Amino acid sequence: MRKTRRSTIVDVAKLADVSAKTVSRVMNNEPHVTEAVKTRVREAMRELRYTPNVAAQGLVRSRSYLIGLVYEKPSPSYVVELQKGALERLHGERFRLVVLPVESVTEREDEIIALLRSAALDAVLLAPPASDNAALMRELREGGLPFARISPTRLLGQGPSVAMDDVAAAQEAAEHLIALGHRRIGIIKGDPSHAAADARLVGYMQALARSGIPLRTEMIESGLFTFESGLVAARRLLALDPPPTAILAQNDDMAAATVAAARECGLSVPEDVSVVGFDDSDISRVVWPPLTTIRQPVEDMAYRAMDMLLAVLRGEAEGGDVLLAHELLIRRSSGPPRAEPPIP
Amino acid sequence: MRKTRRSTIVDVAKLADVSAKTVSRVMNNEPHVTEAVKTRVREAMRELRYTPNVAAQGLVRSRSYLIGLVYEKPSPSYVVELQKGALERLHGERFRLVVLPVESVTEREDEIIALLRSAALDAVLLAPPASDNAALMRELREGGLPFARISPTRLLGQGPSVAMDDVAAAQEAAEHLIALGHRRIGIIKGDPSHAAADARLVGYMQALARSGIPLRTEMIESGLFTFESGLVAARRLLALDPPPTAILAQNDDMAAATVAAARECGLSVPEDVSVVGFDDSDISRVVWPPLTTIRQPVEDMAYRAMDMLLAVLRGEAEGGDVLLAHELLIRRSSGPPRAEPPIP
DNA sequence: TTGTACGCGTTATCAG
DNA sequence: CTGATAACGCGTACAA
Repeated sequence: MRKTRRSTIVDVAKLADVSAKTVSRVMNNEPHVTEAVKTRVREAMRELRYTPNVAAQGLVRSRSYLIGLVYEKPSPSYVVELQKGALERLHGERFRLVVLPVESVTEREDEIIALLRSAALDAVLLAPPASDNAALMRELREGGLPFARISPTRLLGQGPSVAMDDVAAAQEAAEHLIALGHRRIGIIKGDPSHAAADARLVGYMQALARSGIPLRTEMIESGLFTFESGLVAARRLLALDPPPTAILAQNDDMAAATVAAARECGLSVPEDVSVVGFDDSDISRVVWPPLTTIRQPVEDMAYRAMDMLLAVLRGEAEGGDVLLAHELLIRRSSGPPRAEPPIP
Repeated sequence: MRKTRRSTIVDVAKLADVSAKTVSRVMNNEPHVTEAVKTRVREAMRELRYTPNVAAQGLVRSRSYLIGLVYEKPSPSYVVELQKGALERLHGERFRLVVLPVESVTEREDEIIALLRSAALDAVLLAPPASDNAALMRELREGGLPFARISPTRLLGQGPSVAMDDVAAAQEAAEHLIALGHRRIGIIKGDPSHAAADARLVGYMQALARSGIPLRTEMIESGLFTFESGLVAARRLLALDPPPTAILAQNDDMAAATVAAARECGLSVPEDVSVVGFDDSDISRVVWPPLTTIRQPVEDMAYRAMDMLLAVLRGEAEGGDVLLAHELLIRRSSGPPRAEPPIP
């Protein structure tokens, strides 16, 4: 079975009895073409089922029409939302999305640079923690590869980025618990290589400080944004004496794990221990009770970031740092603490 | 800030004092090059930080080194595993993965064809339900675009594919419930546009038939593989009088929804109602109780399918239809039914 | 308004 | 073993 050779711009030109250049003009909607010629060319294109050869176009325009999405093994729901937003913006555009999950950005920056170079991308979207990597950014800039960042926490003012205020959001979450009457509030940090983990810790600490609640280091546990890591951390917190009456997990996966850990200990949520998550990912609605959480508009963020990236590719002015609003969603995993046993 | 022009094969040739063709030979590991020349060229490449221009290579070789992954808004965990498997196999290869989620394969096949044509792909991986679309397959074959299919249920023997035995798996799941003593077993079907939904229903019916349990149509509800749709379907089943003592959901998202619905009704799982899922996705371990489910090796399937696709691209023989093993994972969401009230 | 000549960076052909 | 030359398909510069 031979593949029949794909028809080229020359074939179309012959059939329409014009020059190749004219066909090119019609394709790219350039001016100075008679309407009659246009329609003739269009018909020829249709008849030959002509599709421009992207490689050839790319060669002359030095464009690949490929945009890379760099991320690092985060939770499935995060990746999916990220891709959804990016693809949504790309709909109808000529650009295609190449997914580039990397093992560890910090470990081998040069390897990633090589990957990006060889991938012949027109631009890249950087998700955390790549979005905070100075070396990577420098290399990209040197290589002349435009990029936009999602949820950066540092090095702002260096090109387009979209983020939310992690500090304020975490503070809000903690204040919600404090307002309910909690005083012993544990926190489970996320992957330390993600700067958001620090930002969210800061928000937690600010909330405590504002209410004059002393910070206790044993109330701070570290996880990796995964369910498993959350399970381990939550068990540790619940084994304290006295245990916290509320736990703030830095993402929903770990919050779900906290609920599971509580159940293991025979504690019920929110009666014995309140749980608050972060992200409003699918999992927050799937577990029981549904999680009080901070909605992080990941899809919108990806959409906006891609939008800014396309603007850069069109040669428009570089966008700045956009901040998107978050929202505290109060569901059923948080409530007032049990009344303290009266002090005799 | 001017971007410095990327160095080309000619620059390398000049520096190494050889012809461009020789550089090309070294790059592609062609024979007939002196070791001395080789090393000289390699050094020049390193010095100039040379990376071949993929567009130019693609133009002459008529290859884009792009592989598309076509899928249709399935559950996040499924997509992620799919991508993971495909990317895992692509690691170290020159090919890149372009994600192509489509709205509805059946609705506008021609649009999808156009999409694939314009995307300039070397090959495509078809996930359900695209993997069962005859028109799409015909077009791809006519266009000379190689493809491999994941979980096809029809049109086998038409090129590489990887699947599992959905009928047998569903039968096994149902038999597990029957063995526990259940007789009133409800089922929640998946999206009707996915052929797996029918296959799994057939397995369920076969299990009932084997045990002489009459099939009741009111025990069959339809969902769309989403949590929300599962919630609606489960509520319906649980509102029956008498309600089923066990429910088989055709994926884990809907099984999780069934657990939630049971809790709404004040029923506990598995004491009042057993729940069995399908896929062994993350969600099956995150909900409480963890779900008894069928492990579907999605990641392996994608890996294998990609492997077969690469073989085709290398010009090797087309692979056939591979069947991967499934496995019933018994966890805590299934157990024996409550003893029937004694018939006086 | 339309066409011609040339170049983009790489590889295949064929000669040396 | 190595190199000159001609493609690959399209867009740019310049003519006509």
